[in-house]
Amino acid sequence: MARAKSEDKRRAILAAAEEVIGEQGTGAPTARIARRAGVAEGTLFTYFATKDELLNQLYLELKGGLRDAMMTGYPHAGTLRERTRHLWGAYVGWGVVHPHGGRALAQLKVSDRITDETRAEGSAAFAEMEALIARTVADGPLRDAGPAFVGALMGSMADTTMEFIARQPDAARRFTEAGFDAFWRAVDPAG
Amino acid sequence: MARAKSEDKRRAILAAAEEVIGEQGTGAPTARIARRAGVAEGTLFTYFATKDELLNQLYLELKGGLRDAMMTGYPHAGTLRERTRHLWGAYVGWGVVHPHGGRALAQLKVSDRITDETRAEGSAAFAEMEALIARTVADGPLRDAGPAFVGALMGSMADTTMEFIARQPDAARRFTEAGFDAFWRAVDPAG
Amino acid sequence: MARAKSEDKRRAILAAAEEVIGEQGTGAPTARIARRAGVAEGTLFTYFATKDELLNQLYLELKGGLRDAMMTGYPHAGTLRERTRHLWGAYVGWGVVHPHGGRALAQLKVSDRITDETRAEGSAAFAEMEALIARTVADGPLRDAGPAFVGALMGSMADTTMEFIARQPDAARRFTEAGFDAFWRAVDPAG
Amino acid sequence: MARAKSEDKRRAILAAAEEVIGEQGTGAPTARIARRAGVAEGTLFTYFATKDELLNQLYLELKGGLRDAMMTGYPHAGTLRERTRHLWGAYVGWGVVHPHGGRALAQLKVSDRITDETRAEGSAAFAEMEALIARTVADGPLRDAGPAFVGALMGSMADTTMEFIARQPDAARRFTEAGFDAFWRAVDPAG
DNA sequence: TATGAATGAGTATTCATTCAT
DNA sequence: GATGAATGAATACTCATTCAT
Repeated sequence: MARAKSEDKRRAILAAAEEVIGEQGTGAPTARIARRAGVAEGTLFTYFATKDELLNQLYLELKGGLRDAMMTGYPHAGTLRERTRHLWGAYVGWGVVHPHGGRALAQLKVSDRITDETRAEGSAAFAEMEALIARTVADGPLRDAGPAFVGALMGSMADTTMEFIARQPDAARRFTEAGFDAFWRAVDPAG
Repeated sequence: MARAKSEDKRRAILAAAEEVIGEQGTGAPTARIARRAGVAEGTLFTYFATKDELLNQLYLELKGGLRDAMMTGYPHAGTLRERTRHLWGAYVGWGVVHPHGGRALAQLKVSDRITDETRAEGSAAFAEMEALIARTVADGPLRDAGPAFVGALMGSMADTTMEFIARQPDAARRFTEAGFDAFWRAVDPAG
Repeated sequence: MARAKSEDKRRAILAAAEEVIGEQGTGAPTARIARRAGVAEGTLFTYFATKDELLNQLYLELKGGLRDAMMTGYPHAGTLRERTRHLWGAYVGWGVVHPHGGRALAQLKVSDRITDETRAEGSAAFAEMEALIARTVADGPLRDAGPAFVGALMGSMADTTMEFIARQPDAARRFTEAGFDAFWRAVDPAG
Repeated sequence: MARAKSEDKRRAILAAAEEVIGEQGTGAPTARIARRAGVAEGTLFTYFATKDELLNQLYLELKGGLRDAMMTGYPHAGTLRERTRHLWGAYVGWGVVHPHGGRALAQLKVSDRITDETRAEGSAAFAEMEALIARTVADGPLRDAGPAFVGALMGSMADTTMEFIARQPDAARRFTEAGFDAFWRAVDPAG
C-alpha cells in the first residue's frame, strides 16, 4: 500500500474549513481552506469530492462534536433541572471552546448547500436529547408547543448566550447562569 | 421629476434582492437580482455602486421595516407586559408577512460583507426599543445581564418562533402565544 | 439597446476555433481560442454557453460551408459525370481553400463531444446531394451497397486527396483529377 | 523471470489504452486507463514515462498489429488481384475483430501528440506493402499519382468499409466485397 | 517494483463591474 | 438614465506526474 489516506489530514482540512468558513462564510475559496490546512489545493479533493461534500461533512462533524460535549458527564441520575443545566452548560461551553465552530455552524445552518438529508442526520444525533427535553417539558407550560419548539428555543437562547460570551469572555459564567435561568423559567414544569 | 421613477426602481431592486438573497444567500449573482427586479444588469449599479453597498442597504431596509412594524400601534399607555406583547407580536407578524425578508436577514446577519458600521446603524433603530426593554427588565431577574442581552434573547426567541410558524402556518397564533409566554416568564420582573 | 451582440464577433470566435482546433484538436483551451479571436476569455461564453456548444456549432458551420461550396455553380443540366465531377472539385477545392477547416472537421468527426443530433443535422445538409449520388449509382456496380456507402466513399477519397494536396500544393490539379478518376471508375454506372 | 510478469502488465496497459482512447479520445485520463488495466495509477508510468509515450507506443502497436494481420497468410504466389484482395480482407477483418483498435487509431491519427517520427515509423512497417502496391499500380491508371496516394486511398476506403460493417455487422461480407471491388476498379491496371 | 496519496499547473465557467450605444 | 455586451480576475475541480511507503 502507498501512503494511506491520513486521518490527520482529513481532520486538518475540516479544522481549516471550520476556521475559514467561520470567518468568511461558505463562499470562502477551497484554495484558502487547503492552504490553511497546509495541504495542496488538489489534496482537499482527495478527501472531499466536492466543496458541498466538505460543507456537509463539516456540518455533521460540528453537530457531532456538540452532541459529544453535551453527553459527556451527563448526570443520568440528576433532577430534571440538573440534567437540563448540564446540557446548557455543555452547549454553551462548547461554543466558548470552539468559537470558530460556533460561527461556522451559524453559517452552515443558513446555507442552501447543506442538504435536507444532512440536516436530518445532524438532528438525529440530538433525538435522544430531545426526548429528554420532551419529558422535561411534558408537564410544563410549553407542553402544547411541543418538544421540538422547546429544543429550538433552547438552542437559540444558548446561541445568543454564546455570542455575548464571545464578546465579553470575562463574563462567561455570569451569562451562562443568566441564560440558563431565563430558559428554565421559560420552561420550568413547576413554574 | 425623474426622481419618482428612480425611487421605484430602487425599491424594486431591494425587493428583488430580498427575495433572491433569502432564497440563495448572499452569494446570489447580482444579475439574478437585476432580472428579478425587471431591470438590466448594469442598472443595478446606478442605484448601488457595489454589491456590498446593496447588501448593506438591504440590511438597513429590512431592519428599518421591522422597526416600523414594531412601532406601529405601539400602546404607549399600556402595561409593561402589554407593550412587550405588542413588540413581540409585531416582530413575529412581520416575519410571517415577509418570509423572504426574514430569511434574507438571517443570511445578512452572518455575512462578513455587512460592516460593523451598518450593524451599528441597524441596531440604533432599536435603541429606543431597547431602552423600553431596559425599563421592563430593570427590576427583573435578568437585570444583571443587561438590556442588550435581553433584547437579543427576545430577538432569537422570536426568530425561532417565526421559523416554526413558517413550517406550520396554521399554528401561527399558538406559537406566537407560546413563544411570548415563554419569553415573558423568562424576563418578567414580577416573576 | 446597449451594444448588440455582434455577428462579427461570433464569426471571429468560430474562425479562431476553426484554426486552433485544427491545430491542436478539441482539447485546445477556450482561452486560446478567445485570444486568437481577439476577445476576452469571458466573451466567448456570451456567444457560446459552453465549449461543447461552440464545438457543435463549429461542426455545423463547417459542414454548411462545405455544402454551400458544393452547390455553388452546380451544373443541374450536366451529365451524371459532370455533376459528380463538380461536387468532387468543389469539395476538394474547399479543403484547399480552408486548410484549417478541413483539419478541424477531421478532429470534430472523431470527437465524442459532437452529439448525434448535431451529426444528423450536419448530414441533413447533404441529403439532397446523397439523393443525387443515389441516382448516379442506381445502375452502377455499387448499387447493392447503397448510396450512403458511396457517399461516404466519396468523402473519404476526397479527404485523402485533400491531404495530399495540402502536402504538395503544386500538384493540386493532378491529385484532384487522379482522385476523381479513381472514384468515377469505382462507381461509374457505365463501367 | 520478472520480465514475463512485466510484459503482461505492459500489454494490459496498452490494451486498456486502446479501449479507453477508442471510446473517449486521447483526452481520456491516464487514471482511467490504469484502472481499466487493473494496475495502479503510478504503475502506468513505470511502463511509459509519459502519456505521450504511451500514446505513441499504442500507435505503433496498433499499426504493427495491423501489418501482422495483413501479412499473415499473404499469398506470395497469387495474382496481383489476389494479393491485393488478401490485404484488403485482412485490413478490414482486423478492424472488425478490433473495433476498439480501429477507433483508437482514428483518434491517434488526428492527434498532434503523435510525433512525425512515430508516424514515419508506423508507416515504415507498411513500406514493403506499399512497394507491392507500387508494382500493382505501376501500369495502372493511377501511376502518376504515386503509390503513396494509392496506399492512402486504399486505407481510407477500407476505413469507410469498416465503419459500415461496424454499424451493420450482418452485412460484413457484402461491404467487404463491394468495397474491394470499388477499390480494384479504381486502380486496376487492366481497367 | 507496485501502490495510490500528494502535488500544483491548467481548465471551463462565473460574475461583479465597466462602458459603448 | 438605461441597457446588456465586454471584461478578466476568481473559482471549483481535473489530471499528469512524483514520491513516500
